[in-house]
Amino acid sequence: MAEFKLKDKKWNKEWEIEIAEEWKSKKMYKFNKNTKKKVYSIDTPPPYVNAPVHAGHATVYTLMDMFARFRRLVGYEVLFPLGLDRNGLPIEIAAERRFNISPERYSREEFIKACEKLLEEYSMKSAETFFKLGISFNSWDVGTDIGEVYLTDMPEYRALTQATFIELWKKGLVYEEEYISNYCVELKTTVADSEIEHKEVEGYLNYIKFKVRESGEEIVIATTRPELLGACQMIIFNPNDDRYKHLEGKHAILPIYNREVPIKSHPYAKPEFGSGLVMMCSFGDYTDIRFFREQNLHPIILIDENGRMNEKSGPLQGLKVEEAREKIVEILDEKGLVVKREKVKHKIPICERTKTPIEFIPLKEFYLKQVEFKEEIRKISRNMKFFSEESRQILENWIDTISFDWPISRRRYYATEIPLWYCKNCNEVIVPEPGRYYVPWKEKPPVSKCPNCGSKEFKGEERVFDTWFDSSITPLFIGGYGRYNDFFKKKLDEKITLRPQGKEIIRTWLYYTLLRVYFITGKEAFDHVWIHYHVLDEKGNKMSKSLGNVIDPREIIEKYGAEPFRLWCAFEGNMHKGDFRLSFERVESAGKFLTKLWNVSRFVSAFDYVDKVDFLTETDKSVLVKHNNIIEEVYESYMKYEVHDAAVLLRDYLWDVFASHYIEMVKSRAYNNDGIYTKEEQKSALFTLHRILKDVLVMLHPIIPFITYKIMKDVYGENIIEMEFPQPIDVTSEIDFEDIMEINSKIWKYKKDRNISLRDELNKIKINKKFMPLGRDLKVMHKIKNIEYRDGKEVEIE
RNA sequence: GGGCUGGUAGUCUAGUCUGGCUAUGACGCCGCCCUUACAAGGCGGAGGGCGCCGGUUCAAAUCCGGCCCGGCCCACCA
Repeated sequence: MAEFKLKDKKWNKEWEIEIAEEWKSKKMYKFNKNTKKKVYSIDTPPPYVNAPVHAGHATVYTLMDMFARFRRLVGYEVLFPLGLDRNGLPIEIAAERRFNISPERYSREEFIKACEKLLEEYSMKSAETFFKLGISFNSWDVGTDIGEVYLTDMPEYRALTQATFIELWKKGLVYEEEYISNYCVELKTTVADSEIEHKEVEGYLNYIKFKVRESGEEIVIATTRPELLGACQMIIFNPNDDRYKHLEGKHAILPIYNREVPIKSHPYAKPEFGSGLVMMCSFGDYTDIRFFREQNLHPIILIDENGRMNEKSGPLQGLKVEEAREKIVEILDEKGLVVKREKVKHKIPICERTKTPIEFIPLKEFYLKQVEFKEEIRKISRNMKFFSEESRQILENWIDTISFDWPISRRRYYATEIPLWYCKNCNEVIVPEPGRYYVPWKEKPPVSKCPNCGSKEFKGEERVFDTWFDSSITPLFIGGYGRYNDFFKKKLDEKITLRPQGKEIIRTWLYYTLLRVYFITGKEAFDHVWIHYHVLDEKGNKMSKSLGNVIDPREIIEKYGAEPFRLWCAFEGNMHKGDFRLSFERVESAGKFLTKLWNVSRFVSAFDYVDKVDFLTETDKSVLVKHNNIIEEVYESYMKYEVHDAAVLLRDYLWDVFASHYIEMVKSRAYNNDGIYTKEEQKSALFTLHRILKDVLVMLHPIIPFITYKIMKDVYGENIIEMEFPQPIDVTSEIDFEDIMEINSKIWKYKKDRNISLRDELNKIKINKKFMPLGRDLKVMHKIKNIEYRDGKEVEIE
């Protein structure tokens, strides 16, 4: 017996950073695009740069890292790039605050410079946490080669956004049209349906008196949006509402505005709500928009692009919408026209980002066709495998509800520009060739004179793209579409293997990506979609700053290291099936496994390494059969992204089978100090000890890469990153290792019950005769004087 | 209002599709033990009858019907 090859008594979390540095400096995970291996690729979600990585990110990236590391072990070349999202509103808002500037008061150029300055400051800060967690990204350097860190605002990325836009434009999939848009007053821009949330708010249902022109009678109308009174174009009641049938075809006079509008019956009016009479205005909500279209009514727009009432609103002009709502009630009340006000709760659409109520105003925007492709998207999405299958429903539900094309233009600044110019003379649209990054608002067009009229005066497009228009091409960018077309086509088959993402962005990131990529490649963007749930605090509440229950992953790494956190990620559950609850306590207890693994390895490391044997004892055969089963089950679990199942299997196997039973059973044989075993028998034990440890280390490596790397290196001098996932060993046994464990447990319990030390001798036990080949191991292990072998199943102890 | 989910000890969880041993495991709790890798360990114990009601069955967390509660998504109650 030699010395422990693991000198230290326990695992030290300080080693993690050294190891991470080593991996980084040796470029251990660099992607080789000329590889002969099959490629496994992951479309990692680019986190936004301006916030530190939160617990959710840390967890999700750690799980993705486990997927990546597993695939490397089973022979894939793994494409696992880090991307950073830097486009869009968050950076604009941060810049406005930091430098106290606004795009209205400063030039566009200066405003963008301010954004860039701030971005420089943020740089790669968020990557620091990923690095410490041991995430095996292909590269830590920003670049455009396959696998390098990409930024969504780098010229090459923006050029690809524009190039794909130009392709869509040429295919006739983009058009510009003035429609009623969802409009966020605060952002002063259109937002897509997918960016809208609904919020329940308290408001008033105002009952207002109108006069009927023909009869002079008073009618009462209930509304939550009285400020839109001036935009009313019709009053409706339910066809079955006997109270109002006599009004059909008559006209009502709008108070204040003194305009006549028709009264008609329409099934949309619910007799039981309010007074049963509804005023239809342009536009209080989606229903109104549909109704106006259906009835072919002419809309009157009262709200301007700043969210204020315009000149058509008469006495309300200049007021904000909410102010106008109060004001008009005051005016009506003075005239004695307000019957009553009821408090009501109702849901209103709000902007996902700013939480301000959405207004509906007509704007000219670019649209990408999607309504007519719903069925195709549904069809190709069925070629993808979802983990778990239940999340597919969220996508299908969303596709069901799409009723309008996607508005892709925005009136913002730090984003990808729409690459178009217009002839000032004849309005001809100038479309550049794809490939370069174009900035039309400050660059000259690619032509010197208009191909239509010959004019030399042009105007560059000032609008930019919706951020999702950028984000929805990540698989094309990381796959090298446009830059390495051969690789993208031949090696990737135009598809990325895995899209991992949160379920809350299924209707945006996933859906838009499928749509965009379908228009380019004609097929599904991914083979697998892994939809994850969320990380909550230990009581199951969402982490939020206001609740003060946010756990910063950096704190956890600082306190426990990356490995306990990674173990927690795996042990906590399968994230595609439910939420995770995070607490320091949970991480700490998950981390205990490291100590166990370290000690087991330390023990085994003391024995001479035997990597081949001609003879195996029955005990060893039995445990190796069990071992083969574990290899198979762990492999299957990893293949299904069920890292949790793999982790639990391995933990229980190492701890409760290998350490508690097998090691205890062969200790004496491995030492063989008294020479009661033959050399062959001893070698059989040494082989089995090393073989199981080595295989378990490899199987655990995706979950806990640092400690397994260190142990493999120190004990066996091998680089675990380059090893292969274990193969089953050619062995059979008549004895189920579970039965052996049962005998051991019975004997331990027997001694415990009688308060006998484990070292004390037992006179006699009776066991089934099939266990005869284990006799000596059992005798030595439990200090049994006599074993009687017989037919019965039970274990008897005397 | 619709859809999808889930409801098992103090907490989390397996089992439910394919009914059947005394309902799995973990954390925590309690008690005992330093057994030559490991007290960041080992051994043992207490604690639930599976959201509620009814049905099918020799037998139900498991199948059927209804209801209640939570989460997520969707939806035109002004």
